[in-house]
Amino acid sequence: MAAVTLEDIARMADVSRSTVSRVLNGQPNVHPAVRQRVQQVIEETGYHPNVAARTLAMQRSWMLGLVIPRSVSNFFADPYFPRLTQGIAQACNRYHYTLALFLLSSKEDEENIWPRISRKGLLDGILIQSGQLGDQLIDRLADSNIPSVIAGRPFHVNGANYIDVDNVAAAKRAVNHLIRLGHRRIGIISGMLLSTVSLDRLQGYQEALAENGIPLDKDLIVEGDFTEFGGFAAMQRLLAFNPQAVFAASDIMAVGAARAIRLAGLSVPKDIALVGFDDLPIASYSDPTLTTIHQPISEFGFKAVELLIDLIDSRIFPPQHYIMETELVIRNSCGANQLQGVPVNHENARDQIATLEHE
Amino acid sequence: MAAVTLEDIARMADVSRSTVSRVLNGQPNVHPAVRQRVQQVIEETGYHPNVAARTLAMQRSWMLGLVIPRSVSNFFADPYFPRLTQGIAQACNRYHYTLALFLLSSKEDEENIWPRISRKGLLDGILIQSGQLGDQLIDRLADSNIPSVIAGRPFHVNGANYIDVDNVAAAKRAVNHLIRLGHRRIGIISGMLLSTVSLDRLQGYQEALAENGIPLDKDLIVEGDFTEFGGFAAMQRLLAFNPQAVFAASDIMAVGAARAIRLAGLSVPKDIALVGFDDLPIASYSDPTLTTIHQPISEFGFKAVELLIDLIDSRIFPPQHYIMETELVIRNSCGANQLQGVPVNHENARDQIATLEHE
DNA sequence: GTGAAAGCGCTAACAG
DNA sequence: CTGTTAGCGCTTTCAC
Repeated sequence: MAAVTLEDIARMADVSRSTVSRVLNGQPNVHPAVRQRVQQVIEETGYHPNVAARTLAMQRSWMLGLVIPRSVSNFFADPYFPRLTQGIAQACNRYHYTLALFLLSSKEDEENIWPRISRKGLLDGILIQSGQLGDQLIDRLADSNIPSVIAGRPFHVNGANYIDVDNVAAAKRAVNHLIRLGHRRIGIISGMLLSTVSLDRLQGYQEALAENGIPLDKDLIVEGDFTEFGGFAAMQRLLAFNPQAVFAASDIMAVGAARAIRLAGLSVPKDIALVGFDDLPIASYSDPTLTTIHQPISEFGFKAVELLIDLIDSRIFPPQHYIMETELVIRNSCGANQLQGVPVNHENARDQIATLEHE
Repeated sequence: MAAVTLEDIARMADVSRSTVSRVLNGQPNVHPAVRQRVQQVIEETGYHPNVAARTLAMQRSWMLGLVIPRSVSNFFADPYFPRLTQGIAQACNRYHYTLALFLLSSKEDEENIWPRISRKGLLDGILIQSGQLGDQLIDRLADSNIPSVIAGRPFHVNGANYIDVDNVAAAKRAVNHLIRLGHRRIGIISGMLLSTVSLDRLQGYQEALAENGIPLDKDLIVEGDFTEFGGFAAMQRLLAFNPQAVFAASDIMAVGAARAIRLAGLSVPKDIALVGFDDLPIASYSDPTLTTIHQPISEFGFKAVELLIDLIDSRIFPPQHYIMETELVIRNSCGANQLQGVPVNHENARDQIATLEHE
């Protein structure tokens, strides 16, 4: 069946192309009877308008691009990204946009990405995952007039639009919690220090210590890479300096850290208290269950798309900076439950959500 | 800067639109000097052809769709999918296709998906992740003449093109390995039995037992759901029936099973031998390291795209059934290394790859 | 080698 | 309310 076109529908319904177009786009000024007739023909033929033609005529593709730079190599290791993608996809479905995924895995991909996404007629807007220092793609995007939103604060803001969670406050909250539990030798397993997320969480850690008069010990700061193994390796280095507690900048790294602790013959939280970040499902399943910072990953992606669409429709204007809040979820790895006399049953542990009082 | 068009380039280079088009598409029959001049203008203006216009004229969008049905709810829990997506994205980059991602998370999404992906002028071909029984999308796709490839054998083949791994042989290999190690009470934690993957792996398990004269014990067959928690829960049920060994249909479930075993005060592999499936990174990191079936996930995605493109270009014709092989990777969870006197060092355990001799 | 002209299938003024 | 008429920006015969 050679593709049926709007012209065919017009002929079959005995009206002009304009009228069919009006019916298609739900415009007024069409006689009910005519509308009815046209709709029936459309139904019968299973006709769907040609996207390319419509895009060309309207100068609007109803397509959004999601760019994952190569520097985000843990796209495949960290469940964070599937969840983020889910939120983004849900929003796209919701607002009738199609999502194009640009996963850059080689240097070549990265070099070719700009011509690909800046081609006219392809994307109405671009969502880009904030990567490491020096993603010049972000600068290019800012220079162009393509609507875009960066997921995660970029290093150089330069009028860019971004959405982020308040990582400083979140990390501070996590570390304050450990301090309140009586710990002073608190280590941190950060993410790669070439990203703003990692730097912000490290800063929150430092601020919490400072505000509580705890001197900074460089030995207790170890750089991880957001992978399970990275957390494991970082913890092994930390162990040499006898931390009483550790704040890991992601749940996945916390799991790796817990493994290293166990391997050293120590136990969580008895010997070392542990707090993670993300609140992925694994936080509830790991042994012991993980006290962690809950961040609304999927909602984050959803909101990013909403911002982008508002930008496209000129309902809002750059620069937009949207920050989302987080929560501390207390489970067993921090030891708070033991202190409070709550029985430690890691199957049914009731999650206790505490929102920090100050800051 | 109002978008520069091919017409502008033509004017600036003082040639016709046809000539610019020829240069753009690397066609012959253009005087070298002219080609040079045109290319320079293109360079200077940073011109990129309008995708929608080109798609409309060529009736080819250079865009592929990846559809993840709602039934594949563990898209977010199982690292399998990010890796698959990576392979698909790499192939798309390689062959200059753009990838559109359709992640269906609600019933509504699922109902609206057909009109969305069958719209003319949007996709040149469709890749669909095989889901549970009754994905009528697959039937519709087969009826239409849109080139498509299903990742994973569908329940009703009906002339559809699909790519799969040899799950029966793989599972058989895993279970045979356990049998060779002397086990007879071997349990299986399968995936959801509404999918061909799970059914095939279960069949491989049954065939291995049958060929070795081991009677089937229904109590040793437990259905999981490809999540860590599912593996944990399934193992807890299995424990009541004292299995000597367990074959888990995914690494993630194997990790959950190991946790249940540990919680019961038993040890892997001393008390219960364990074999997984997938060979995800976690298989090398878990404690003990996981003996598992290696399947080439990323290559699988890559090949799926290649098949799809060949179909689009009519280099091959439906129905196409492409099956990939797997390998058994022996690590520590099966106990083979202890038997062979190989020191069990779960940090540096050298992976031993064994390809089964028969079948 | 190169250009003129006719589409690709749709939207959007502008008349009526 | 409806049809006519121009495009949207590119490819592709077909002449020359």
